[in-house]
Amino acid sequence: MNERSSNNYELLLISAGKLFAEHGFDRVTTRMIAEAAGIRLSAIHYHFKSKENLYLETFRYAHNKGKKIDFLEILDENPVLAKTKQGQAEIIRTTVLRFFRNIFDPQRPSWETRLLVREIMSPSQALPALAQTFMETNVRNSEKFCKLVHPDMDADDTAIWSHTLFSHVFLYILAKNPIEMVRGKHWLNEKFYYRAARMISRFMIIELGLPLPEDLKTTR
Amino acid sequence: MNERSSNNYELLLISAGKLFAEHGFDRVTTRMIAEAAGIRLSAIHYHFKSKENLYLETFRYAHNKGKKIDFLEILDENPVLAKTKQGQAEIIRTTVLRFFRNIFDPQRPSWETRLLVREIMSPSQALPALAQTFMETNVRNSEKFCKLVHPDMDADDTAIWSHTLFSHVFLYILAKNPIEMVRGKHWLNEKFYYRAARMISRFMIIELGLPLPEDLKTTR
DNA sequence: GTCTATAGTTTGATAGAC
DNA sequence: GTCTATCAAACTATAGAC
Repeated sequence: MNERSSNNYELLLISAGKLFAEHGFDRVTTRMIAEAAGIRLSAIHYHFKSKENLYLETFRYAHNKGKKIDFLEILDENPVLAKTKQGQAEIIRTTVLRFFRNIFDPQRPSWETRLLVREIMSPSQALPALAQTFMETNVRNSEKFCKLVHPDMDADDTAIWSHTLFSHVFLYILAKNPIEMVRGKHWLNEKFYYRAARMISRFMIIELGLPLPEDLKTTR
Repeated sequence: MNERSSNNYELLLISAGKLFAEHGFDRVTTRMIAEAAGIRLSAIHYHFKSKENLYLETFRYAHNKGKKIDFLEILDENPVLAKTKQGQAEIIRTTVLRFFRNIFDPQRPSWETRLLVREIMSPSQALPALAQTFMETNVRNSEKFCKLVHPDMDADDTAIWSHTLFSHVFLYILAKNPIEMVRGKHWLNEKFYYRAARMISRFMIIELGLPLPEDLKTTR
């Protein structure tokens, strides 16, 4: 414990990350972080120099560790899918479902994604450096797929199409508490997310003029 | 200027509202507000007692003054529309378009909506009291309309359907700066919002099984 | 009603013993 | 590497003259 790096580095990193994701940079004090980690205040500055730098590190951690999902991923797994319209529709359906599953996995609360999304929706100083890369990856990949299906599609429309998925997910991540305050506890449960994934992929498939898989056809 | 209430009350209220909407409660100091209004710090506490109370007042102001748009509004203007499927589709198209026009009116920057949305996405202490009423109005009304068209529709699906509009709008309000940082300045312009309104209403109409108006049929 | 001056906290960060 | 003790700055809020 007196040699190189103790576990306290990562302990602080994760404690801080969870707090930043939940309350945002400004509402989290270094004292809160120290208490949550069960470590004294000065240890933070020993390991991370400053609060802002600690925030940047949690952001990097969240960005690297968080499982990345995008339309190109499934394309890589099974390239032949892209060749038929049915396959393309399948890619969309699977991607949307994975997106929801990944973020709302009951086993893993996933503060990482919440931290990234919070930074986009309410940027601190860190944005120019980091949130940009996070956004770019997601945006570019979904648009790359979109152009693969419709090479002549308008740039605006391509973006709006992909926002359908992102905006829903962002809403459920950030506004979970307020929504459940209005609708009731545990209203955003697994069944809800499943229905949301269904409806969103249905829209994204139809909007690209692809054939709807059988099990998505029943509107209700 | 020495009698009852000077203009400084409203001057402070609006100056504070704009700052809160732009940077959030935590990143705005009472000194910033005083300076923006061209008034001394102590005047804030004379008029509003505390910073938190001032925030609550800006929120009430934004909630009352901001133009409210919902599906039932157009229903009131022209009740006969609700009787036909074509009319119902028209209601959706017009509502979505008004929503975008209202929020992104280049004439009126509308800090009010941004303040409300910010509070929902990143709640301070004020939420239980106020944000709830703001959310409830929008949510209940859009679902009331949805049930009018499909009385048997699942509660989850009804919510998700209406989130399609809200989540897009929330995204463009809050993440405007980050988005334009990635895509370029003035990327979210009038043409973009018009395309977004088009695509969103197209989805909402189709999803309810209503006939698509002619001018919405061309996907590109 | 508005000002100047200042009280009282809280916060991020550092010094130095161990 | 971690601790205790403390600093310096920034903030909200108040007291009291005008």
